Amino acid sequence: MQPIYDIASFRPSQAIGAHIGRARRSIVEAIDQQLAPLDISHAQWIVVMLLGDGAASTAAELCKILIYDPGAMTRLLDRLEKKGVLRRLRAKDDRRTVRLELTAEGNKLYPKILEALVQVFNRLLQGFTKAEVQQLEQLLKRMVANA
Amino acid sequence: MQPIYDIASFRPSQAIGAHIGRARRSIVEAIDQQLAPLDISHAQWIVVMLLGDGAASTAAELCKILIYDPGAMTRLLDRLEKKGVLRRLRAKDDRRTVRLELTAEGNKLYPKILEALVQVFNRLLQGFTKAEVQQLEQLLKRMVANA
DNA sequence: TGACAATATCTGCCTAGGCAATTAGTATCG
DNA sequence: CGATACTAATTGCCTAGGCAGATATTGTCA
Repeated sequence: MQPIYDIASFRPSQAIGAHIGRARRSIVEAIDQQLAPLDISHAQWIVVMLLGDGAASTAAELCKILIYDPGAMTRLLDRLEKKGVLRRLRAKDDRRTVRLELTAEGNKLYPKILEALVQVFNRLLQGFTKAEVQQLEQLLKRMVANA
Repeated sequence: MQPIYDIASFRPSQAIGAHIGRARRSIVEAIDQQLAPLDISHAQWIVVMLLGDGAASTAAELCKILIYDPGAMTRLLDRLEKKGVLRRLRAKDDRRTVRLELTAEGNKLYPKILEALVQVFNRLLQGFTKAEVQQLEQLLKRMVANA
């Protein structure tokens, strides 16, 4: 297989990196806009989502999934706790870890975020067939697998 | 056309947003690693690239392209100027604007960055046909167009 | 021309992430 | 058991971006 790009013809702003960057920016902007009434930041709603989803239940897990600094995570969780969205509970089996739980308010927030995401993605994928979406996912997965 | 996602079946960590996020992270990490010997930050090499490419020649243009805060850009340019990578020149036709130029050192840096990018993207696109890369680009473009 | 809007850059202030060091608790293995 | 390594969370320090306001300059239009 010959290489895709070569130095002579490579145009950074037209290469795949730029496209992915733009797509990501579109997504982030659209979601932030959609979630503006909830007064919750970009980093914050992802955490609420992962907790609501059950994909994570401790700070360490969140950090691993998001590749996020543990110190920054502590402070992010501080802010969410102060907002009343989640609470910290020391785990009994391993007293180092702090188990994270959404509060009643957090549990009300979660479906709103979910709905906003569905709306945003459906809008951004307007005109796509499901096959095309799968194709896009597969291509991206293959890139990540090469990393 | 029916919507792609619905609330009941939507799994955020499997949706297109997560894939794009992961792909982007893979790219950024790979490039940072490749450029580590040059001691230049993520935000900085993009600026050098856009200047070297001729895609931008003022702070305002850079901000527009990168959707970046003007204040932050001023300071980013300060750092690059201090490093000796670029210089500021007041434009004669419009004395508000500061024209940006790569120095000799900046011009040496540019092709190195370019080469690093080519290497990284070729590695991440290993096993892709050119048609697949185009397809990926097209799909991403369509998403952005829907924004 | 003169008032007003718009543009380009810069500065101060606040917020938030990255890194390193610290504390507390758990696991491993001789 | 005891030393050591590892893990989870936290804190302090530094850097860097976002926002608002200030300054200088240019454009617009009555």
